[in-house]
Amino acid sequence: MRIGELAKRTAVSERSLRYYEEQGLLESSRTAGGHREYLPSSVDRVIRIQELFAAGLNSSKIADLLPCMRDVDGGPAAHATPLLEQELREQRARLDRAIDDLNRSRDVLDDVIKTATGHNPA
Amino acid sequence: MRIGELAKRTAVSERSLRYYEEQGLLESSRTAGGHREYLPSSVDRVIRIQELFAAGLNSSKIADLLPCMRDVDGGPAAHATPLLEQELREQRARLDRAIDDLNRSRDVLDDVIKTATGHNPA
DNA sequence: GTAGACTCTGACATTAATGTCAGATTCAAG
DNA sequence: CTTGAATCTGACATTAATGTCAGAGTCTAC
Repeated sequence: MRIGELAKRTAVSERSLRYYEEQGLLESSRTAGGHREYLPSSVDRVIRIQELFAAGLNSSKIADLLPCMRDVDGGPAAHATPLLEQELREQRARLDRAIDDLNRSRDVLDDVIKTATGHNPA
Repeated sequence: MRIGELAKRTAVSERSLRYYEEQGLLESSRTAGGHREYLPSSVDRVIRIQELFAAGLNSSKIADLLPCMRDVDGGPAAHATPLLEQELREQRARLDRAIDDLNRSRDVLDDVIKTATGHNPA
């Protein structure tokens, strides 16, 4: 498929798709005239990339990480370097801290609602 | 305390503290001469803000979330305004959504760690 | 072939969070 | 007071990801 369709299917702008390619996150072949051509598996790949961005990784870490993922491209999954692994764990720890904090707030808020209304905060 | 001390205690730059204030995330009073003066509770507040930034939230989302959390951190408005039950439920829903998003990202990261490192992300 | 839709590259703009710097002002200790 | 440390505002810089636009080239359906 061409870039327009990939953009539509992933809800990611063409600009960003080109940027991902520039950053080594996404591959494409080219038509004789120079237009990008994507495999169907690119849809999943792009969605994966978006998820990792959303999880707080930057493109350089994602680039390091992608070769370690057994994607639909079937290639042998490489192994993360210790440094990358550590960075991933750190990011996960950051998420955990925020989640814990928000959960605590939620519990307190639940109590407030229970106390203030007398019934279940369903 | 003044901004220098708050910066030291939270390991957040003075520049960022002023920015947080500009974004409505942090309050301060002023001395006669215009210098910022912070309550001791600002330390926790700033640490919480940093936590949320580190988890990938932006200042506008944090601004949405903080009012849901000030009940917990004992901020100035904690008991001042008894909120409507509906407002409380809305705040809880906001927290829930944020927690869900972060949990999703955490799961993605967990999955990635498992795949890329081969062993348990403990 | 030709028209209209699509894509290309390259450049410049933008947003968010933060860094840095300059010149002016305030604070606190002697 | 004076002085050195701290702070103020405001401006400009930076990085990452993305937006936008222009001019040129490509693709495809007729």
